[in-house]
Amino acid sequence: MQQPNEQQALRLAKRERLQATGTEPYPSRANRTHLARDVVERLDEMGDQHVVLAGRLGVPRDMGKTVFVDLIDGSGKIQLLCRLNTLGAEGLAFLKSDLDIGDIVEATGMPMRTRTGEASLDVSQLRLLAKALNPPPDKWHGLQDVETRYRQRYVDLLVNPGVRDVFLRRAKIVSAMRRYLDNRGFVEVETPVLQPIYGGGAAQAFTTHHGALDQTLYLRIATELYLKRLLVGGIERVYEIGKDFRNEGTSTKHSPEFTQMELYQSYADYQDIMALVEDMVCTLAQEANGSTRTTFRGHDIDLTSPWSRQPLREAIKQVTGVDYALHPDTTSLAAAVRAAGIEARPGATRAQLIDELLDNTEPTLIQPTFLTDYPVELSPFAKRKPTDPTLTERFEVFIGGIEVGNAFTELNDPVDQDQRFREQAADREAGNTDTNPYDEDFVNALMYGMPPTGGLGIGIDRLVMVLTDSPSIRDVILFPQMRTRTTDSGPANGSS
RNA sequence: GGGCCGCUAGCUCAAUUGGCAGAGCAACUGACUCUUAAUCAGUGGGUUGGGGGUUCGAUUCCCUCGCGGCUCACCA
Repeated sequence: MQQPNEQQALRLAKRERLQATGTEPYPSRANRTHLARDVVERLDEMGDQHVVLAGRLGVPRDMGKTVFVDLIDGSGKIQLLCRLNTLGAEGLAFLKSDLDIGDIVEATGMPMRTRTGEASLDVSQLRLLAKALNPPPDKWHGLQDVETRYRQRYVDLLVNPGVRDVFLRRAKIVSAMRRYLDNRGFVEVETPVLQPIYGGGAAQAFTTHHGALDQTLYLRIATELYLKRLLVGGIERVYEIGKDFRNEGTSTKHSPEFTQMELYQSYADYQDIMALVEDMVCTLAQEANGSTRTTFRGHDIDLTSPWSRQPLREAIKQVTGVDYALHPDTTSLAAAVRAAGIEARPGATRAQLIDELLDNTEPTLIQPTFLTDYPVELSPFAKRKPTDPTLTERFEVFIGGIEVGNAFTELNDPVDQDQRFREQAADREAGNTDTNPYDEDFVNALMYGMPPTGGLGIGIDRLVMVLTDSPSIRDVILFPQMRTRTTDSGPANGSS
């Protein structure tokens, strides 16, 4: 504890006074019999029975010999009516002089209605359950400071009701997703977070070290390669919900650790997966929000299937005016991109240029949209289209102008996979650090035969953003990653 | 990493051209037995993110460091 401020010192003094007079400020047991909401809703059928409630004290309205104060618990809140006649002089004095806003208490009393008709508890006994030493923030402005909201989420949850709702809905979305997949025969598994070779995406990994093994390990950037090994092993439908880690910049859409659901369905292709995504997201929205319509960043979004399906090429052409298929060579494409008023870095590859075009297209994809048929150079793990080997059987799904999922018919030819790893290795030699290292064991697994498979990755955080109308990914992550605060950074002019 | 913006009492926010750092809530003292943003009277509370500079004088101007937000870049 730092040097206590004025308000903390006052509360500490109360705590000590209570202890000195034999009142334990942090007793072990509570005797709660009812939730606040139950009493409020069923007041008229409860009759004359004493109930015991427990929760946090709100702002008191002190009338002298009567004090009104809200009691807030996990179910809602109820007004406590604390009057001299019922509570007694000692109890009332205890409330006024020893209890503070934010204290956690137990209130025993008779449910009743005040003259204004408000459901209340006529309190006959008050007991302290936990003394709060910090006062809660402003009673009606709540906590606004974004940095404190993220760093001290417990305070944010305490005083900003919408925040709790977002995380409750997040929990509903995830549990509904599990139920949805379990019901369809998918098996949930857990694969390693610490990996000797990371793969399954183009991203920078976090590096760590195992002491006993004296070995470098990486935090996974995807679950893909382990899940596909399970398909080889005969688990035909498999999924994992878990954290992936990418050592890259943050933004309102990017967090260094984020939650992804990856699933793989044997004997299915990307068309089957598309149907699954539509249906699953509708189900999740229905269960979490009670509706398949939602609002995100001021846009009304209708999640009802079927969703729009459009080849990547068409979508990009429509928005940017550039038809990349007409520019098979990098120079000509770069010129076309620049002509469309979009920045094209010198030395950018064709894949990067198309990516740049997609970045400009993405914000326009408000209603749920599948973009399909990605060029093979953008999709190292996807199977080629039989009708056009320059394209892959792949789609990405966009809702509210952000990408929430990526799927394809999985590459299961070990020779082709070997080839693509070798190309990436060559790329790596050339200095591109975002490529996947060669995973010999994975190729070995494919050599035993992996069924034709449709695979999917859903960014849970982003999906929750859309379904809860949260503008930033940090708003759907309970404890977003923040730079550690050094309490004493020393003289600033002395350091580098 | 670049650009822009921000950091003032426990919380939410003010402060004129560079001229005594303020309000509401919270806190403290008192009054009030049906209030619900209770009301009324009074009181205390500040290293203005840290450090340095310019100046008679800095919340304000300059430099620097820290933290955050947005954005661009990187990246799914």
